[in-house]
Amino acid sequence: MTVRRPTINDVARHAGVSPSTASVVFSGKTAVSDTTRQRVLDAAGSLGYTGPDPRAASLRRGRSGIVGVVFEEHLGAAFLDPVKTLMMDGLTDGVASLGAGLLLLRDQAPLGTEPTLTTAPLDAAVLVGCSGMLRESLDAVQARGIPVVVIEGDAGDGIPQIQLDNREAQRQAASHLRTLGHTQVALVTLPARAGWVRGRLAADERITIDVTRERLAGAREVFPEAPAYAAQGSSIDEGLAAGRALLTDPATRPTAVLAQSDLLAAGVIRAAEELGLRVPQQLSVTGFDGIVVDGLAPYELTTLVQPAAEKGRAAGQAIAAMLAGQTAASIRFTCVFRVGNTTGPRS
Amino acid sequence: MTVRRPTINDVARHAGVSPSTASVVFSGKTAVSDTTRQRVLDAAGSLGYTGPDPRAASLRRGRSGIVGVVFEEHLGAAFLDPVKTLMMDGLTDGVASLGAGLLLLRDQAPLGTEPTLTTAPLDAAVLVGCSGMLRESLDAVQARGIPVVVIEGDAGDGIPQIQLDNREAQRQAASHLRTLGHTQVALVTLPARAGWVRGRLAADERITIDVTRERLAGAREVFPEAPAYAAQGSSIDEGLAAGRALLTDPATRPTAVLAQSDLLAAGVIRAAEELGLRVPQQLSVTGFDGIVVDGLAPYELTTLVQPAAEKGRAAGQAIAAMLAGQTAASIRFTCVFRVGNTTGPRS
DNA sequence: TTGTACGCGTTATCAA
DNA sequence: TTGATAACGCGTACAA
Repeated sequence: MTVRRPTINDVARHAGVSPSTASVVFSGKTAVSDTTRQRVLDAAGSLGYTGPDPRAASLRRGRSGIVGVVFEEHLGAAFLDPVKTLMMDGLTDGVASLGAGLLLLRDQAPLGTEPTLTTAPLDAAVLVGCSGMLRESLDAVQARGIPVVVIEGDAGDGIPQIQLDNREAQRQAASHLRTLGHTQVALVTLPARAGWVRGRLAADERITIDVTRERLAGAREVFPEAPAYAAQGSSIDEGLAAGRALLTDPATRPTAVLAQSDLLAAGVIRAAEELGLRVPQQLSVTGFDGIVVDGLAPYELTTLVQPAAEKGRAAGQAIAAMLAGQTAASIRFTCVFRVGNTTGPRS
Repeated sequence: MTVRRPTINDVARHAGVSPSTASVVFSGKTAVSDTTRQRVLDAAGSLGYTGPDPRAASLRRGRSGIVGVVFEEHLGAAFLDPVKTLMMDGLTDGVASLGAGLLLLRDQAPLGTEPTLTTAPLDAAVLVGCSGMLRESLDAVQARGIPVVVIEGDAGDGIPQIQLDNREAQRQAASHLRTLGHTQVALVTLPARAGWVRGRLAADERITIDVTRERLAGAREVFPEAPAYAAQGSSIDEGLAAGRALLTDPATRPTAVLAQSDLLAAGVIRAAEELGLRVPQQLSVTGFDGIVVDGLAPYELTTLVQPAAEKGRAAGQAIAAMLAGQTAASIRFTCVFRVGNTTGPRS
């Protein structure tokens, strides 16, 4: 049989002090005489008491020290994206400084079980992504009256959001290319919608993924007529496919490609290599994100460095503010344009 | 001021039923007449009650629905490794069927108040990795009497472990190369120890990371004298560095390289390309893991496919069993050898 | 510096 | 099918 685990009461009795004194020994909220402390710790040791039960403590405190992170996709998919990984890193920091930990939650509740989002003891929640499924999660959390922050998603008013100047930033890269003399420019974008299959992007295509739409708009401010190819995700392989599609025919070959992510850009560069095109002499390529692309050396992408980790950290701070009863404002981060060795004057 | 959130007591009073009846309406544990249920739900609606407080429920139930995952590294680093990511995916699945979420925990207890293995409201814990720090974590969890599962680590008896036939599997790849006629073989391994700096591996080097040691032993069964180069981590760039070190000098150049991970193998291939060596005509390369390496096409690695997601799922199931009071057994998974186009007969 | 008393919000048990 | 009761284990005013 399971022996009942000792409680702080048992410890106190064993040590000959009151429960509150014992409690204080563990929490450190009040000064306790050394002799008393020692007695309590000894008692705890001999009883095998390992500290306050977190469940009871969180009920009493009204705080669990847990922040939920909701992803709309499989975790594997989420972490394939280096930007999200960095963001998680920052988020970990951000909530740690708040004394909380991260609970990974998946949006799509498996059938048969209750959605953990509504049953987990959360102090706050962070939603990552931008699709419609997020909507339900948002409602669920809001119904519980828990502070929510949305990263890169379109939540309604009143919800702090962490955003990026996608359009502005992309416009900057486009201007850079124009300054270099490029006029034949092609775009490689992220997926237009969930479930998108890679292919040319029609001018009137409905684009439901915010990031894609915004960055595209930025590029189009400078190159309104540039042909666009939307990848199926953000990866080198996708960029390679896009690059082949855009670069193979010499007749329609652009002199520069604006990719919406560094991974896509890396793939485009590979495609160029395949075709014997030299970068940046014969083809300029820009990326977006400013991550370190594994295996891309010696190229150094001309790209827009986004403060990925900062985004996560900011989300943590927003949560801290909300938990403190203040209202947190949305934050809009700015990318920094970095010139590498993948862009050059039109030849 | 914050209006006190309504409790199930308020709802019950409002609906004119007892708290326990109201509770049952939400939990569904017992049959309730339709009229009563409706009355309760109506009351909840008009009061803005959105369901039981998870904190109180978890105190009462003795379950929090939270499983801790402990990594020995920086959390960000954990997700840089595609194998771990896949494993997490499986783990998410595994615990989801249990209605639980994953709480990210780091091994090194930081100063702050962030939740730790000893202070978080965990139902169970999964330890990932293999270093010595794990030892402490293990003690901490065991002291709390919480079910533990260890993935790829060496825990003592009585603790369910999820393992891989690393040695056997690697021996298989080595045999494959020998069968193809290779005798000049070099090894590229994972780090020998935490904090390892890339470089040649001396014959008597102390290797504390289990995975590295086991796979190395498997390779050495077939090629006892093969020179080994230990990378600093598992990435393409590390493989590239290792590849350069091993392949540059034609005098000592091997005809085949056994890498301990797919990413390392991909890097070795890049190094070969750099040096103008054709794979597999002039150099055979094998990997380990069986992941999809982005950007490696058209190469298809000869590698050992490990059931990464399965490992996570198995851990989840083991936890479910232990929470149900049963004892879970350790599981040893087997890799599947897959021949790709990166190995060929010795030229 | 220590002790008393109570409530945090829920749910399992059992009797009606 | 419903209700009364009693924990679950802790933290914290407040008093001593």
